[in-house]
Amino acid sequence: MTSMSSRAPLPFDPVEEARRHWAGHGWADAAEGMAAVTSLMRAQAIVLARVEAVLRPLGLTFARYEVLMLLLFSGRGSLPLSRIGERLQVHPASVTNAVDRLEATGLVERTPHPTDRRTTLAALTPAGRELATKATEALNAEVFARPGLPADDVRTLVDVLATMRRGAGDF
Amino acid sequence: MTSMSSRAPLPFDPVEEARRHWAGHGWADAAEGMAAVTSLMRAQAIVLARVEAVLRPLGLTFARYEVLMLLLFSGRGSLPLSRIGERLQVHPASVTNAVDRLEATGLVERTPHPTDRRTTLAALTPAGRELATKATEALNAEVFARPGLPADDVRTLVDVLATMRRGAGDF
DNA sequence: CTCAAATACTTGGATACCCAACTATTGAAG
DNA sequence: CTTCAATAGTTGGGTATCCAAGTATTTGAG
Repeated sequence: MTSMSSRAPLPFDPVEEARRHWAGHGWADAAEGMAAVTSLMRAQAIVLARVEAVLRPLGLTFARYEVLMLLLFSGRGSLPLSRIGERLQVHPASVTNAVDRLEATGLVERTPHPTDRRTTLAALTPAGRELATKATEALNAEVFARPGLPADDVRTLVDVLATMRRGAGDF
Repeated sequence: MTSMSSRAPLPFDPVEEARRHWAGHGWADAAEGMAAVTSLMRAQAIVLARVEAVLRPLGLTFARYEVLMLLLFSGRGSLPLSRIGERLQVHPASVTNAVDRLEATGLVERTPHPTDRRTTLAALTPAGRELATKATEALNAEVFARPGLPADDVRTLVDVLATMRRGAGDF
């Protein structure tokens, strides 16, 4: 899932380094895309590590935090597992797993769908609602409010990634 | 590790949606950072899925592909496991795991370090070298050459992410 | 020189995620 | 209506990643 303890910085940008190698191997036309993909992976790992470090003391992982927030923002605090998977872009089996654990710690409850007996709803418990709020306040203070980038760059990043996601059929 | 089969697009941008909720809960000051983090996670998942889909038929995962490429670009095609972990930003245990599997499929060999007996080197085999090249050509053609973004945006993305990574101590 | 601290790697335990396969329901075609 | 395809969830199997702890070796302090 995450983290990385906190290694020492490299003396050079590994993405730049890889780009040079790509060019040297006659792959120059793909070098820029490779750089984008590699940057994305590394940046995601770094951010995920920061997020998980904040959530760990609260007994949460990012995956479970996302489920909690989705429920918190849903009208009645409950959703079919299938909707959760769609929204979070994860496999149904991953939802089963996350809800299992949230249920085991009393943050969520499974309840039957009123009309469709195939469907199971995940419903926030009061403890789940409270923890979701507390976790968000911690994340806001320690990560989201300090993205490690100037505000302009943050907006640019969000916009470019939105373009990419739209093109990939995320929404 | 990855993928997602290929769900139907959502009828709205979930990141935008979350931003509205953040504002509505009095967390407006952290909304932009939240959007950046969430976008990054989703975009990474999408790209990783594309990459893994290309590598799967070759019997590789992205983690192992990265190890192979690192070795390919190193002078003699061999590196201490510790260097691999530093470069790829992963825990030593993850390197052990990846090298175990690469070794089991004959793509890499463990050899003792000539002077430091604590250290183990991972060395590319001819098969490993060949597969690394073939996998790169597949990735170049199917992913890196079509990042799903205009060239300008790709460059912007790489630059912004480099700024973020530098600030986070990636290099 | 000796011994404690640092470094390198592995192992065991845990979480997350995917896929394939399977059960249960619902829905739609005939 | 009956039947078969589609939908919802779960289970079992596999990979990746992390952390904590343990072994081996090297390095540095005194």
